[in-house]
Amino acid sequence: MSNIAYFPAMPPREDNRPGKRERTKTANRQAILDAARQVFGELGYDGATVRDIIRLTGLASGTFYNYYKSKEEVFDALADDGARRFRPLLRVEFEKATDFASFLRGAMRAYFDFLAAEHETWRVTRPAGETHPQVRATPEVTAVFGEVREAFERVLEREHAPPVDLDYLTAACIAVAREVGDKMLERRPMDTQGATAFAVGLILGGLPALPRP
Amino acid sequence: MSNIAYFPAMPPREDNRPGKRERTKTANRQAILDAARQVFGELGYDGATVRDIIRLTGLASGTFYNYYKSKEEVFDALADDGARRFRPLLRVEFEKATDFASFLRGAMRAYFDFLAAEHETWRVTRPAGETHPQVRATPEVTAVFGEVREAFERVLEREHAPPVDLDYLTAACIAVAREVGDKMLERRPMDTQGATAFAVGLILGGLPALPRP
DNA sequence: CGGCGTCAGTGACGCCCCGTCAGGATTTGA
DNA sequence: TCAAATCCTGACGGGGCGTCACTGACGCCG
Repeated sequence: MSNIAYFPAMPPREDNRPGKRERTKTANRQAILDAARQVFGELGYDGATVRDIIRLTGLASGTFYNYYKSKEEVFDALADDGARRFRPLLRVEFEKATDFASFLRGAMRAYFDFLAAEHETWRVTRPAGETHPQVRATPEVTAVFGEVREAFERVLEREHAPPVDLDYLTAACIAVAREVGDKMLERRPMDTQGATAFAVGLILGGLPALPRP
Repeated sequence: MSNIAYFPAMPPREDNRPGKRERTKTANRQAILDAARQVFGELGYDGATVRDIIRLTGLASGTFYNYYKSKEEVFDALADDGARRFRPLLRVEFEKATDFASFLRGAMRAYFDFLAAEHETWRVTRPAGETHPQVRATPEVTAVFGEVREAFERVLEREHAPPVDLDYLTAACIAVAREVGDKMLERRPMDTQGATAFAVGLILGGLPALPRP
């Protein structure tokens, strides 16, 4: 909301912290990201303008463009941020997993819990009928998808499962997770366990019935 | 591209065709829809402007707003149009179906064929990286989803299948169809049969493994 | 026919948002 | 302490949007 704190006299810097320039830069980038999260939450994606976002930071409009090229790019950065925070959780599930079933269960559960937690801070208020645009294939999001695919591949190979169409399988799992997740968010009480049981049941049951390429 | 044909002398109208006013109106509405399809195909959704669309019809900019409120609304109308054309195909599959398995197979196949056919006329050229916005829940699209749900309900009940979470099941099936369909479109040759086999196998196999609410 | 009320088409206009850029303030390194 | 580098600032030009007063064609009725 306000500018960066201003120190009348520069305090001595014995550590090797980055200089003030660098610090303001990361602070500004983060401030814009936070403001964007809030504005998108309140006005929806379409309703939000670059000026709405930058106004919340107290910076000048031109400054926005030093950090992001457009509204789309901030939105993508938010998606990237989410993916970056989810990625380690996914990795943990992969480490813990002993077979495909346990990995899938862990990953699904992690995703639904993550989704529910995000929901609290993310979709604060939303104009009725407004919808977020499709989450685009940003680098970090693509990386998460790739990691899912790779984890599937390894874990299936490890247990000598018959070959499947990995691209379709990955796409289908992510699709089910997304869509069931969305429906879950609309229900009260929010039942991440139920959603997990459903998604895992469907895919684990379906796996042996898939056509062999 | 051009204005409506102009007849120097009004031909006698013995039938009960609607008057010229009515005919121009439907013609204009259709012309705008066609122009929108083309422009969205060439410039992508974000790149397209209302003026681009209306220019292709030869009408004046103000006229656009006699038919649609905004670019979003034309896009929704296009989605509605697709849904309206797909709906009877779905209904035929329901009539033909003898059980859940045959209905699902028929519906999936119908969807993938439909998708492939649309792909030819719809995504003519597309700027790389551009993506269409999420297809919103327009009336006709919602109706199709509802019809899928209802068909599931009836056909499952008819064969005395154990109860399932219909909302989740419908959402999951549609999600799988969409995502596997997207992947299918990227492959050459386009294999609607393979996609159908995959999606149907996954869901039919998964169905008995679902948790019972 | 012919005149008239209605209704859709027209395009210029004002509004708002966007992205840029020259000028100024602050930090950095010497 | 000074000059160079950095980047913040906000005014500005550009462009798309949606509106509205005007116009001409259509359809109705005498």
